[in-house]
Amino acid sequence: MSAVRQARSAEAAPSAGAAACVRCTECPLRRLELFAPASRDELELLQDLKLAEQVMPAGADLILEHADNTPLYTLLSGWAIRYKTLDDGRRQILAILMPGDFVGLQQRMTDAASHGVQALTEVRLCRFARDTLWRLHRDLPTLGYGITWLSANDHALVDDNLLNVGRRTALERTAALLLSLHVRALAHEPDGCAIGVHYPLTRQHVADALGLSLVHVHRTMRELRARGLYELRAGPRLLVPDPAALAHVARLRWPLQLHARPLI
Amino acid sequence: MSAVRQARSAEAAPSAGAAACVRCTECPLRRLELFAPASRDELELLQDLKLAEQVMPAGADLILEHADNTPLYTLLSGWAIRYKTLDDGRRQILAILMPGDFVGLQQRMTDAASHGVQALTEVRLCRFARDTLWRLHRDLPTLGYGITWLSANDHALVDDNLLNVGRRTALERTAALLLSLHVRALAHEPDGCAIGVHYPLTRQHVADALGLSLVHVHRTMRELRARGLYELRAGPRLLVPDPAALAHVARLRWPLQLHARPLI
DNA sequence: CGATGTATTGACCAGCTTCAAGTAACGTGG
DNA sequence: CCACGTTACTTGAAGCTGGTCAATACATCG
Repeated sequence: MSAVRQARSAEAAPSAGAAACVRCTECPLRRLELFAPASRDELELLQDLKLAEQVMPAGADLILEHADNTPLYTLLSGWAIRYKTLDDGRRQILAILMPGDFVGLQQRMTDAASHGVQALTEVRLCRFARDTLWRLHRDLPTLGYGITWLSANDHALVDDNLLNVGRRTALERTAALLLSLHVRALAHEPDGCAIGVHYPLTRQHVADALGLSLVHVHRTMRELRARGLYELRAGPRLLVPDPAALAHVARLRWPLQLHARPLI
Repeated sequence: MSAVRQARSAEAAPSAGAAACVRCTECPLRRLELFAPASRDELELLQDLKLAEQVMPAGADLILEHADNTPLYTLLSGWAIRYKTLDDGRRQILAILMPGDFVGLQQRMTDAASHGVQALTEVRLCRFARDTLWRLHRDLPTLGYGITWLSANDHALVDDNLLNVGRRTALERTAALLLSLHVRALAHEPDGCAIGVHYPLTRQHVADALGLSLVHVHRTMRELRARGLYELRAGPRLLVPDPAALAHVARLRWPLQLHARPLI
């Protein structure tokens, strides 16, 4: 009953509100193959550390660049971007975050956030206490190890991105980005192969992720579309009819493999 | 005595040999301010996990791209690069590794190494057992936390690099790289401000780190040198007379701050 | 002394950016 | 229901940053 009332209030004020708080054992994300099963101990500790669930609208700043005392979240639903900006406004998107991604890890280690995080869509977040990182390590080493795993995984994604931006042509970069989004989103949307996956990016986002200008992104995406390598459907949804072909253009090994990952 | 004999044999065959094995408590790196003090427990566990010390010559591959079962090292002395290549040979340097950096973290988490690591100079390495990462987390949470710290720190460096390559001009990028090398190396070479710091990179390395062509790196570095922003002395050593000026060209906040870090 | 790897420079060119302008889609308020 | 502002998308033209090609100089090393 109480849960129902909370859900109502979240509906009424979705802009910053606390939402219905799902128990970790019931977390719908855990049903996905993408996430490794968690032990009872782990679930109990996480439940204990979880402060609240929170909903924020598209465009909201989850973490402001250079802020300190930033919060610690797990993204439960929706997409977000991690980015850095130069003082004259040039922006580089470092990573595109999807459900299950841990937000705020990098900042905890230094005084001020070295990057900002912004919601691309409405997001649902699992909020954690400040000292969570340390308590995780201290109380349950498997979860501490999980944090390291997530950090390393994120690291590898940024590495890929750096190779993209530094050494691939505009066409290759764009193909690589679309393919990577397709593959990652597929883990959350089983029928994405047929009807396409959720695609909340603007051309400007793509440009900022790839280190290109908006205008050139348009030309490049037109070329890829003309070759039949992707389609944008209503929603908008991204459809990749032949991932292997896109991988070939991107000069990417195929298949890309995702590993079962901890959910924290 | 035995230590002396071991040292001799390392001198005789520096190409792959096991070197004199210094006790962790005596590790000269720990004397530097850069590294946070370690407890007796931590030192004992590390000593226990340390398999051997190893010396490899400049140019040696510490980790081969796409290899599996890669080793786990801490870099004790010398510099190395972490890189990825495209199948047609284009190479992107992801990070430049200096003493105290942990090598092989990212790979442990997946089957195959997602990147290669190559020695820039002769390197001395502290080699660890395969299961070290897990044992660290399990047996001493402070060290597990330290691993997470190192991973996050490395992550932040790659983020910086991505911003560089994606959004800065050639001149800004080059200035940012030189400044970052200067600052990081200074932590190991106290008199580097006066006589310059160790600089084992070729123009090709700089090009591969910045996503530029060799020729253009030359033009850019000539420009920076002409402006008196850096000098290359015999050694070769990199001298940065006015770091703040270099930071200004790079559009980088100054001063850059390094945080006391765990040494594992 | 040739062989190799690195540094250096010029000439030319192309991939990408910038500038400019117009269109389409959507929400808001009158 | 329409006028309007806003945001995203689209396209063309011109120009610059940075890449490619080619040649020379220089150093180190067996």
